[in-house]
Amino acid sequence: MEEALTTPGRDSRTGGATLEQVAKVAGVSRATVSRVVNGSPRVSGDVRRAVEAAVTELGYVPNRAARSLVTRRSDSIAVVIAEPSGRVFSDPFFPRLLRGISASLSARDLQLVLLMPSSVSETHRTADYLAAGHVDGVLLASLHDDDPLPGRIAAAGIPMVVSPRPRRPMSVSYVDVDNRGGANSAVAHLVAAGRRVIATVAGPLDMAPGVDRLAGYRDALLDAGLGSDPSLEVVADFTQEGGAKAMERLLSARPDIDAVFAASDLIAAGALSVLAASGRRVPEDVAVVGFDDSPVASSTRPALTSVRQPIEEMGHEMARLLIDSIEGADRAPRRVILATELIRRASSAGRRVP
Amino acid sequence: MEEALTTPGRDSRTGGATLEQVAKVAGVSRATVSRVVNGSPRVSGDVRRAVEAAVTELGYVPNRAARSLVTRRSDSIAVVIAEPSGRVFSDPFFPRLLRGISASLSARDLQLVLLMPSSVSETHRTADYLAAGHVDGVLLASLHDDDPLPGRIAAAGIPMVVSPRPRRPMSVSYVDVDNRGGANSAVAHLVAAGRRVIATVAGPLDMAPGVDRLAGYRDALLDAGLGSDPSLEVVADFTQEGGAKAMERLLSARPDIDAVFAASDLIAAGALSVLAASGRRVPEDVAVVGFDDSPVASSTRPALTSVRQPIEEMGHEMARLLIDSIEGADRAPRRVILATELIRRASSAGRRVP
DNA sequence: AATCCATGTGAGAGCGCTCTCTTGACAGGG
DNA sequence: CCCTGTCAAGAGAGCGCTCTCACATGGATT
Repeated sequence: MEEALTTPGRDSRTGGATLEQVAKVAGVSRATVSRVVNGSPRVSGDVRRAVEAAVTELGYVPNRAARSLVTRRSDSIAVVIAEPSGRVFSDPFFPRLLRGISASLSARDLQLVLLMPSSVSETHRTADYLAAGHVDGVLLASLHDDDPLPGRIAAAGIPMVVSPRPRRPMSVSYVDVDNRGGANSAVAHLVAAGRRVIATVAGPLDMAPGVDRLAGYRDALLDAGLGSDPSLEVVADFTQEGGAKAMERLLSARPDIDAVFAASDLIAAGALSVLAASGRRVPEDVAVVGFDDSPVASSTRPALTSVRQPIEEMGHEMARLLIDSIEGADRAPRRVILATELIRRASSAGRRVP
Repeated sequence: MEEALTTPGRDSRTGGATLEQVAKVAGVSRATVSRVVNGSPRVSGDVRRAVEAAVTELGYVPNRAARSLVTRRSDSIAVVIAEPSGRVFSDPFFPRLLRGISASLSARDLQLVLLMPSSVSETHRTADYLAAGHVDGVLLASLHDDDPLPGRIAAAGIPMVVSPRPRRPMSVSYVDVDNRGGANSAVAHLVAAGRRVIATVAGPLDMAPGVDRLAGYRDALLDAGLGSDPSLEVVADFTQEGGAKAMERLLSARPDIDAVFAASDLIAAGALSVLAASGRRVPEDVAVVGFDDSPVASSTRPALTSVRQPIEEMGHEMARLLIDSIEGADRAPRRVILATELIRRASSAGRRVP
């Protein structure tokens, strides 16, 4: 008791009490307190209660660094958002993914260490940092084809989960949605609504979602016997501005379109404004479908039909897979593909009343 | 040398080499290696070079936990985004702020630990976590009036910087922009463009930006001798949907307005779509000015005049203030107010050609 | 009654690092 | 020639925790 008071007052900063002090107050050994704190079953009820009382009394909180030093675990997970473009600034995708990840990690008392390398040199520093083993695992979001990170991290033997699906074949766990199937259902919906000249504003083709959604678009056209036509396909980045520009190109090349499948809601929003400016009515003249079902989808005019992807759940799954691979002896990469759902709104209503 | 090889191979995970091993290879003591690694000047050139060679050869990286244990520093900073509403999902504000913070922290080799409590109970857990001293400092973003976090963190004696400005007087460092001045200049611009019935869609009034931008709006009206009118003021949250709904209310109460100052670009985007749906032309019939100068401002139709706030720089300043207060003996709270800039675009062009 | 095992608890080493204190070498002043 | 001052480098303690091992106890088994 006296002892506890001899440490300088500034110790309020560090959280104060140590295992040793709790042990003294509870009248047991350090080892026993450690057992109680870590939930070991080999402690009798009386002793357990005495220790818990002492813990409460002293406001004891384990020192993370000391624990890490001996367990060789940092109890922290890095989330790397390696998005060089402006996408990260405009798309609500990342905050939602982070929220999902954050919820799962904090439920397991794991720290979320956020890394946002914004240049090539920073990406290398990030790779060094991760390879040094400062974290127990890595979650890599927004994976582009040319990203050197997965290779470096894998080489260092650090557990990792990426999203979206990497396009180069590699032995890594990933989480993704059924982009191809989702795009397919969106376009099939347009076909069913009587549309015949269906264009697409695809996403960037250096990452899986861009490529897969384009593939799904083509699938649906093929299924409908419409065949695909390069002049109906334009590419944009995942931004509203990019969507607007792409739509302008599309309209000047093919003024006869009666439907557009956009690879994201932001792209669709850009397309919508260009369509309106060109004097076309949506959905009467041109139907539009987006992808994401982000908040913007319900506030466009008209409200946007969109392929919903469960973003928070993707975050949960990424965290779950990573935790499994850290804890389990399970070395085999695992893949999780989540389903999408078409949310029908005004922007894709049938051309004529059925 | 032999020694270095006796440790099991699985050690690749932990980064491997220790100070001890480096010392052996370099033929010096642990203490000397520590001096070199930490840049102490009291090491001769020859020895320094020998140590550096050994560090490179072994790929030595200091063990963070061991260092933390003795320095009593975690070398990590928590960033808390305590936004219960949907704002965090739609507004590009947070990713940009995070980017600014991340850049500053990683330049100082500080870990960014992200915390996103999404319920009251999680907020309490977060407070416990922070008060336990697991991080060296806290950056609190999106501060609402009723947030219990600042009080808890201050009581625990943890260095902290908040943003925006807290409305209750409290002794805490903060970073904010000149919301009132920025709003003032936006509305003055509308006045100068010949507008006379100027409304505002204000932001939430439980946080400084909402209140301050409204105050700036009133200031400008007063300066122009127009006086303020409650029927010209409506409140929305910082979303596109909220902006649209508020605009509808505004229009039905005051169909005679000829200008709108929106407290954010997302609000303005919502307002724009309602204005268009009501058959009004922008800027001919109604001028619109937003706040943020976010990416959406340049892709609305027409492009949106907006008050630019330097979001990345806010992140930098927050990090700088926090680092200063952790390192310096400087206990006095500091305040940084950044300037805004009015970016003129089509949505607020003069009513008639001058 | 002697032996066994299961169970609860304590003692003590050691994780990798920093930092104070001490030692040793050498230069210059008395 | 000894003493002192300066500077580079080493020795060693100790940060707070986990975990292995040893030990004590008591009831069941032979």
